[in-house]
Amino acid sequence: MGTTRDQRADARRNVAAILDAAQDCLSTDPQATIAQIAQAAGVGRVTLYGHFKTRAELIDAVFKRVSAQSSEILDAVDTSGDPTAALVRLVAATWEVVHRFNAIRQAAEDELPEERVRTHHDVHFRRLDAVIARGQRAGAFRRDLPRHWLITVCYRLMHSAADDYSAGRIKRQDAGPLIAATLVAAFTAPGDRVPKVDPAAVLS
Amino acid sequence: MGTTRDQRADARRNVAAILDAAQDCLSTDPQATIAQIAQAAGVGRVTLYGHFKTRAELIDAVFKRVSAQSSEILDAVDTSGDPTAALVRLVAATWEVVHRFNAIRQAAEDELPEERVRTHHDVHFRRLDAVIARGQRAGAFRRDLPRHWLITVCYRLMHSAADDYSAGRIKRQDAGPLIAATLVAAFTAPGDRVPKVDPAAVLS
DNA sequence: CCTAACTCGAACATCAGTGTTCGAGATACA
DNA sequence: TGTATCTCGAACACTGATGTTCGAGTTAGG
Repeated sequence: MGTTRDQRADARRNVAAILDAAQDCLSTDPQATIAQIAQAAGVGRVTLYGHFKTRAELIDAVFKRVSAQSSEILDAVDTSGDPTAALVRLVAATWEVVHRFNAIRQAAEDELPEERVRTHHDVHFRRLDAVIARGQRAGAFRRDLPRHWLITVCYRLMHSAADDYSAGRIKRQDAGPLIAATLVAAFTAPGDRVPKVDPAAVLS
Repeated sequence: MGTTRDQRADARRNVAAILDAAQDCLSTDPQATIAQIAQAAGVGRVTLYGHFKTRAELIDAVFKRVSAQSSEILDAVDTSGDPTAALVRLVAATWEVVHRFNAIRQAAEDELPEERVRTHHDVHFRRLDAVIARGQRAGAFRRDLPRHWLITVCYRLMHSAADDYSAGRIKRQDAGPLIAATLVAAFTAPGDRVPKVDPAAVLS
């Protein structure tokens, strides 16, 4: 499929331009048209179809790329040490990923088989699950609510921040602290005191 | 536009059937087709177009209807007394509305002018805002985060619960308490103790 | 029972997007 | 410089949706 050998240099350059343009367009509008993407890539529609047989194939390629970038960011997070601090670090990094790639995930969900996107998502999902589980065992996070709900809450708040950011309601650098402060409180057990979040830990 | 006089009884019955069917179909799939809706209403497509000139007009009618139902539910909520209890009551009612009408709001957003849906939404928005503001003044809710963020968090958590419910991950009667417990904690100021939520107050 | 109001299927126009075909022209690269 | 590779616009087929038109048939209700 993606064999690069025997491809001429200009062809390879075009493929790259198309992928760049696709990522760019789809980040703005998950429903971006093939025509729009081709134009943004400075390439004819026919040329695009020469490299990607269908819209789904193109989106899959973009998704693959974005998945790699996501993993790179998230693999770098230190999830050891104090659970609250670990959560805050992980959440800050995850927000970065969500806010950058949310629209593309949307496109992938519209176009690709459900399983394709879920598989990739699950990796990051499990990492968060592990941190929360550890925090629960350590008594740092509440145990009165199902863990999958806590995870849902995490992701939702990040999507909230992403939306609020693109709507201009919050500033980029405020998002991390905002999410962290909210989550840490939300994860505190009834009767316990809400810990104060160290802003320095958030501003990575 | 919606003059009912001079309309024959069977015509009125059909309009009602169409609205019912539309609300039903759109609740499942916000992109439901006119053809699907007509069929669900037991009516020909042409008949439907006889009553609603365009898809937008139909969706607007459904939206209007649903708005009235929402207001009815939310106007009944007692938002006086202890702010935490008031929040919990309001949130329980709002969840009911969100989970019932979320898909239709989606359809309205896709098809109607943005301002049309925002106007209606703002009414309920302000009610929540007032409760939170009162809670902040009373020292029950944190003041270290912008209020519009707290409101965002409210709505997001309700959407989370709605999704988790339709995905079968949580039970209907669990949703209210789940949201309430999470929100009350999320709204607690750092350094304060998270109050325990009375489950009886939630199960309305 | 008569008529105006209503229903409804079939067929058509339109539109926007996807994907294909053709053929002429440009370009990498050996 | 020669050729296989690639580009690219124009034109086309297809799909699925919205919305319209026609004309024949049905029904409410005075």
